[in-house]
Parts: sequence; C-alpha cells; structure tokens
Amino acid sequence: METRTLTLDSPLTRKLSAFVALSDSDQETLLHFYRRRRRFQPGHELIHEGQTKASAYILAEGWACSYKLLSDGERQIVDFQIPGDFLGLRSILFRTSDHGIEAITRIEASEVLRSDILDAFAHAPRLATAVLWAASRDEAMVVEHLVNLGRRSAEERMAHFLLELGARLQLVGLGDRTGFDCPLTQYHLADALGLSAVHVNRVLRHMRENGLVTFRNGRVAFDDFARLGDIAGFDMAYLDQEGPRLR
Amino acid sequence: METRTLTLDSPLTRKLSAFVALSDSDQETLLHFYRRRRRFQPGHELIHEGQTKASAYILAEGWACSYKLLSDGERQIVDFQIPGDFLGLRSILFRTSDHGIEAITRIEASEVLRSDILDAFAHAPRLATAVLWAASRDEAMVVEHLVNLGRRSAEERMAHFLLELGARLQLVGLGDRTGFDCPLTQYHLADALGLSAVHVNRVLRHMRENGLVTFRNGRVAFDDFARLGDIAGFDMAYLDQEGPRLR
DNA sequence: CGGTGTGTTGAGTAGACTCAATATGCGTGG
DNA sequence: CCACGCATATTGAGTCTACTCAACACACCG
Repeated sequence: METRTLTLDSPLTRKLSAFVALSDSDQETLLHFYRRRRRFQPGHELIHEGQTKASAYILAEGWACSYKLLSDGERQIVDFQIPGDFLGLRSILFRTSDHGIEAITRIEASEVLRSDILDAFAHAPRLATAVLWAASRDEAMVVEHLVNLGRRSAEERMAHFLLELGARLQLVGLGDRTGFDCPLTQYHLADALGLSAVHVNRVLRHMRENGLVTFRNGRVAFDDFARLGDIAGFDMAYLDQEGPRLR
Repeated sequence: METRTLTLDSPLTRKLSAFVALSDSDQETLLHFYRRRRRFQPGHELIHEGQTKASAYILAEGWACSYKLLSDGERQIVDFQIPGDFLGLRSILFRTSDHGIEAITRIEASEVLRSDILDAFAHAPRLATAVLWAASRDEAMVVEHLVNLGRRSAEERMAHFLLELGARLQLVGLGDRTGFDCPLTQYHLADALGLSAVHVNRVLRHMRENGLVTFRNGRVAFDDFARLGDIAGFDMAYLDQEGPRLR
C-alpha cells in the first residue's frame, strides 16, 4: 500500500502533503528549499517593506512577525510566524515586498530564493498547486484576523487571538490545552490587535482577574478554555487541515 | 515577434497574463471556465458560509461582496468584487467555505466547478502558478484592508477605501480620476469598514463639507484627489500589476 | 398611499486613547 | 556585587472617537 520510498519529515512537506499527494520527485524537489540554513538575532529585519529582490524563508525555530508600517510611524502586525511556517511568499512573487518581516526571538530559517520557487514549480507542477493551497489557508487566517479587528471588542479580540495562536502552536507540538510559551510583549499584542499597549495591559488584567487566561512571564495559561472560546466566538474551522485531497 | 495565435481577451486571461506568460494551450484551457454563464438577482447568496461543495465564479458584470458573519448577527465584509474578479477560490480549495458571497447588484458570472480548476491545473500546470500569483495579489488587498481596520481612523479608512476601489475600477475601465458609479449603500460601507452605519453617514458628510469627496446618488466624486490620498496614506503599490514576469 | 429600504441628524454613553508617573526585571560596566 | 540604563509592565486621570438609541426625511414600489 505504501508507495512512497521517501519519508521526508520536514514540517513543510507535512503541511503541503495535507493538501496534495506529493510524489517522491516532488518531495525531492522540496529538499532544495532547505539548503541555505540561516540564523538571525531578535529584532533582525529579514524582509524590509518596499525591498525588491527579497528572499522567502521557511521558519525552523523561533518566532517572527509580518507587518506593515504607516506614515505616522505606527505599525500593524499582520501575522505571527511560528516553526514550520512559510514566510515572505508574496515578497518573492512580486517585484517589491508589500510588508516587512522581523525576527521576534532568535530564529533559524532556510532561505528560499525566487529561483528556487520558480524552478520547483517548473519541474514539479503539483508543487504550485500545493503552495496555492497552503497560501490560501494563510489567507483564511488573515481574513479571520480582519474580522477580529473590524467587528470584535478588545477583550473578544484578545480571546480570539490567544486561542488561534494556541491552536496553531498545538499543531506543531508547541502547546496544549493548558497554554503555551509565548515570547511576545504587550507591544506586539497591541500592534497585532489594533489597540494601544496600555489598553492591552488593562484587558489582560481584566481577563486574568476574571479567571479566563493568564499571560505572565512569557507564558499564556488558559484558565477557562471553554468560556474563552465563548467570548471569542472561536470556531477554528478556518484552520482546518485534513488528509490529502488531490491525488 | 508575435508568437500567440490566440488572443483571448477575457478579463481573467488578461489578469493572469500579467503574471505568467500563458501558452495558447493554457489559454484554451482557460476557456473552459466560461462555459457556465449564470445570472443572479441583487441579494442572491452565491456561496453560503459553511457550505460544502461550493463553486467559484468569474464575475463578468455587476458587483458582489464576500463576508463573514459573527455569532451576534453582525457581519464583516472582507472584500468587494467587481467585473473581472475571481470569486470564491478558497471555497472550492477547501471542503467548506469559510466565507459567504452575495450579489450586490444584478450580476452575470461564469460558474467554475472544483473539477474545472483541478483539471486545468493538471493539464496546464502554469495556470496553477498564475492563479497563485493572482490569489496573492488579492491577499495583498485583504492585508491592506486589515491595516485599514487596525490602525486608521474612520475618515482615513473611508478615504483609503474609496481610493482603492476607484483604482481597481479604473483598471477595468469603470471609473476615472473624477470618480466612479457605486451601487453600495452606507450599510455596505459600515460592514466593510468596521463602523456603524450612522457613523459612516457622519464621516461622509464631514468629508463632503470639507471638499474631499462626495458620495451621492450612486456616484462617488473625488473632489480633491490629492488631499484624499494624503489623508489615506494611500500608496497603491500593493495593487501593482505589471507585464509578464515568468516565461 | 402606506410600506420598506435608505439616508440624515440629535443626544447621551462608553470603550479605547493619550499623557504621565511609577514599578519591575535584566544585562552591562564599574 | 552594586549601579545604572533600558525595555517592559502597571496604574491613574482625563479626553475623544465612535457607538447606541431614537426620531424623522426621502424615494421608490406595489
């Protein structure tokens, strides 16, 4: 029954395989993405907004975030990236990057050149479909984030955000129902949730005092998972990943 | 110099050609997408949130919007679709649709089945790359919308939204520097911008009285394009479409 | 000619913001 | 080992943006 001879257990291979059945040759092509392993310090800007010729990366270790800057100096964090995530895809598909990407912790990542991607698509066409699928799942997360900003109160946003992050981390084995380790500052939360840092602090205090969730010393602890889900209206359907759909 | 014998001038062909040079055979495959022409009344729900087995559509005429509903009955409009736009791609890539799509005006659209897409990707692999490219451009718009909701004031949001819509309509010949015809109600604007309908009304009045823009009787008139762009911090780089990039 | 959808305006409220001061923790250099 | 600086977290006070509720205007349509 087992037709695969290769069992490449990289996070990316696993992620893409969730959408499209990849042949051995497809998987071998993917290997090329892991040739250029890099290491970056916290705060390092991997991709600069407006940069031309940018690379993409596959995150192996640590946290990063993608963001856009506004003319008045404020910033909006679009998404956080955790181990296994692809990062900066749009910045290689387009001439100039429409967003910046910054390391939050010390990170390890494989640099993927524009030519790596395009060659891969040319030699292993199914990869293009697989990447489209993965990119669409990322887009679904951005859309949910957008709903969060547009129609939810500060506390609902926070609840939703922490639950989504928790769910994503669980998928890669970095958290469980009780909580997860989290290197983000309240400024990161503010920039992601469209709030002021001061208000983030107040909201966190309120939620802690109400026995919902405790964010302290780099750890998020879910004190009442069920009630948190109620407040957030958290569905999780959009994070859905199921077995290979295309043979 | 001209290697193409086919000149299929559909909006979608033009859009995809902006990213990837399509062969005659690719373009012929695309033709299959136009077999099932449909017509829908205003308010018709083309895709229901949570629907399984949904189709996608290519919009030929009229306006539509994609949205998500919240448990309390509110809705957040994620994007508006205008002629030439692809609509509901994520709803066929995933088992269940994470968003709804509704006709705003009477519309004409070609229904694209899941199998149409997947067959096309199998027979004309470059199409998968082209669609990935187009989907990424759409994602860039969603990201800019997200920034709008997270970090801009009501007036800035409105300015940015109207300018973006104007720019997109210009690309398909449905508007110019002076303005464009717009079938949206103030409720649509409210649901898109994360504001209450009452506040949308006030903001529009304020902008009209300040000689910025006039939205009346189904027409948006830019009274001071430059100042509007200043207020919005409108860049337009993310809408960028240039000649074929991949041969 | 009344009903329904849309737009308009006023009055009062509340959630989130800004400014400002004060902790707390950590790394570096003396 | 202590002192200092810097980043982050916390709390208070006052303000403002955008919201809710409510009333009314206008147009289109059956």
